[in-house]
Amino acid sequence: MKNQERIQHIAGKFDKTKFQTQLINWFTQDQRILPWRENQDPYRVWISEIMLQQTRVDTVIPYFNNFLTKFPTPEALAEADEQEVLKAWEGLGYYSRARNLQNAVREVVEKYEGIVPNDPDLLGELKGVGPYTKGAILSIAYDQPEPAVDGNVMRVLSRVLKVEDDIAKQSTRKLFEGLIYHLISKQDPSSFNQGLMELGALICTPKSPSCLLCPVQNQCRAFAEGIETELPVKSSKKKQKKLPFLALIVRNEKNQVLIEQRPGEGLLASLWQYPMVPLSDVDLQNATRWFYGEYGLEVELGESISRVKHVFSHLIWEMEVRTAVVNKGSLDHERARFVDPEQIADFPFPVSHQKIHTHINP
DNA sequence: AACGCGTGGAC
DNA sequence: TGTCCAAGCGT
Repeated sequence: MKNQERIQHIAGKFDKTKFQTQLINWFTQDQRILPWRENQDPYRVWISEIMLQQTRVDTVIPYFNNFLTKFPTPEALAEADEQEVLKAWEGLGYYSRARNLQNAVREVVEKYEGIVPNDPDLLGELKGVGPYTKGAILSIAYDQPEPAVDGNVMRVLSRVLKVEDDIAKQSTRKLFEGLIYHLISKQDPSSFNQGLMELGALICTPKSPSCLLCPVQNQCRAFAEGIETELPVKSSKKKQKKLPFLALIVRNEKNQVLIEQRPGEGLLASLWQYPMVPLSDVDLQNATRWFYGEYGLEVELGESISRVKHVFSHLIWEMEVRTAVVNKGSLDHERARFVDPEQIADFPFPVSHQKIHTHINP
């Protein structure tokens, strides 16, 4: 096996026993107190791992507490309405995480009596549980010596072992998984995995790592050569495409406001928003005509309220927000409806449209 | 394999 | 302001 040879080459002369001891002792001493570390409940570990995907600890904490209050058990989450789950996820981003999580929890309740599987293959079949999350649940909740390789782990090990592979490539993650199988503590795989991540979060940070405080400094090849800020190697992503929109706050004669639900798949799936005219396809002169074609309503545009910019990971919405009133016609749109202004807060909205709420004066 | 998928914080 | 990022996954 090619990868096995590389693993021997990289970690062959590395003192893994010493590394395990230093890492685990440091983690035991210096780990943060976090809500999902109160116990080893697999359900809580699972929720926390999904929420923490691409998301900072400080952001997750209040969402985690609220989520566990609303859905304390797998059964509670399985029985909940999907819109209620999305509302609890509102603002966290990557909303398919929430839908996949609920689908997977429903599967666990139906097939496994609500017990999160401790079998790697069964666990990995669940929606939203990829290689990282699977290893995290197995090691943290079930004390199994499985790798949980995230961005922290790749950064830390790139430096400690001086691995110069591009961590943006999937094949690199597999190399690190192989290295973890070799390095992991069979005695305490949970503290080992969490220790690597905690070290990446607190000490071995991307920009200016605190090497002087690092518990494994004397083992770190990058530090020894003074190249810790050169690692890891990561190819850059391309920049976002800008899309202009006209977002409309449309009121009818009863002073209700028009909102619509986005499609069930894709960007911001199943969330709600104010109607938007895509100015990349329609010029401003034709906006009302386009609107009539789309919604069956003749509207008169009012004043321009504000501009809202929304930056996604892969694109940017630049929205001009304007008021509008209905002149005539009847609403003809599958996923749109008029609601009283005070009802709007009951629907899950993306952040960009939460910002628009604040411009509505009752 | 590369791309679609959110958001807010740090510098 | 721009850039990069933070406990990834699905397709």
